Amino acid sequence: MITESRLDQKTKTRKRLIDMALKLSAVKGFAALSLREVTAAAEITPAAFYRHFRDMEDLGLSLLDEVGISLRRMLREARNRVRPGPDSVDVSVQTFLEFLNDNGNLFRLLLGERQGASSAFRKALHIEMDRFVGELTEDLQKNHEKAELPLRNYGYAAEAIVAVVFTVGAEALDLPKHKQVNLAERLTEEVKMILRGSLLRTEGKPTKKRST
Amino acid sequence: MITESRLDQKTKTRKRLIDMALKLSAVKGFAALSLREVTAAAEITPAAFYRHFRDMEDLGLSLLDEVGISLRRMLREARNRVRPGPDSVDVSVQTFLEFLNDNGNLFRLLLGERQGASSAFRKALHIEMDRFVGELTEDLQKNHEKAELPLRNYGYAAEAIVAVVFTVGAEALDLPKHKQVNLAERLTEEVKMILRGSLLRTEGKPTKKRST
DNA sequence: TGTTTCAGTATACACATGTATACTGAAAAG
DNA sequence: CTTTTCAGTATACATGTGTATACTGAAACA
Repeated sequence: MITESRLDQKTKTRKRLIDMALKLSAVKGFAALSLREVTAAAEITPAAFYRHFRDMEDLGLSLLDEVGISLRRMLREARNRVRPGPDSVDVSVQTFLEFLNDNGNLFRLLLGERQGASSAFRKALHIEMDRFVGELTEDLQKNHEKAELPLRNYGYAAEAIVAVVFTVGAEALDLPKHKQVNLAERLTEEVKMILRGSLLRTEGKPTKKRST
Repeated sequence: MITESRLDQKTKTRKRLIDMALKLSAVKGFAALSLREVTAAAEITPAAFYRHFRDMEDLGLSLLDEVGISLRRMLREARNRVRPGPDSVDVSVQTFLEFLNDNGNLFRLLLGERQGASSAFRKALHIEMDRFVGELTEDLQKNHEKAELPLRNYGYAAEAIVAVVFTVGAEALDLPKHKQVNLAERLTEEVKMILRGSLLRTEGKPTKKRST
């Protein structure tokens, strides 16, 4: 009853398409990637492309799914590794950089297509990022609940951290691995700085406007 | 003796090319932009393109120059407007968002081509961003010199702030103006948070661990 | 004035693109 | 063993692409 071999082959080809698209888009950007290039790299005929995706945008969205899955895997891994404590930031940053090196192309896609892509694309991307921020917010809250800060603080901190992490990540992608050490330190410092800032109560500056 | 009219015309066409490229690249990304599209939008023949640029990459670099010039203009303006004080962040953020709305396309280019473009492109982009961070670092230093922090702190803070500002900026671009109010507040809070964090002395030894 | 310069045009070409159509051949189903 | 299904092929076509070549006509110049 095990019906596999054929569907299996298709899945494999699909994966090849996705992998190649990822690889190629890292070089020249997904937007500037043609259907024929992808099929050529995956070693199938252009027309066969349509057995798997409606068009390039469809492929792109599948690519984003891949990104999401990988990101969540990374998060889970990081959560397992990192126990709350003085070194949590160091460990997290290290985990992140490892992920970055293993999944450079996924990451490039995430950063590169934030602008420029279709709106469906951007939307999917935002959802992915928001989920990321959300989970980080939760973690921060759990690790610092004794501080009893207003909820928003954790959210702000999470957003700022994600912004910094991704920005530095983009830079790291252009660097050989041995030159990333500085970045790691810088990133760690900046994250700690943000955390420090978030854990401070805002001094009473009750202006007429809302200002925390 | 005033020899203008001809050179003038050329300059005008060049500007039209640049403007159109900027406009179109906002929609579909610069990488996915063809020479013919640009010339069509600028209402000249494809071949005439070569009177102005060697190729699309050349145009792209000129575009980046535009971005740099505008960014620096914004910075100068912000400097004039903002006097050190409790509200400096609010004013800066507001200035930034105004700039964002006036120069959405420049900004899109800056964000969109961070990945994906040619390496010459990325390099030019990094230089532009670094200059931005550099000037912000200086400003921070000047405004907080009494704090007498290690120099690095200002750099870190500047980098983190730029990362956050640009990330939020990217989001703001997708929003109608009246929905940007929340973002403005969020951005202000996050920047203040970073500043607070940076102005704290790191406890203990500077080299080894031991922090939050 | 006549001559030169040169931004922009007209045309053409070889090539890449997305997609439609009919096909093949092997695995799956009966 | 025969039939059906369907991933992938072969071929074709209209359209878009970058670029080369010869040109035009008006401004610049002398």
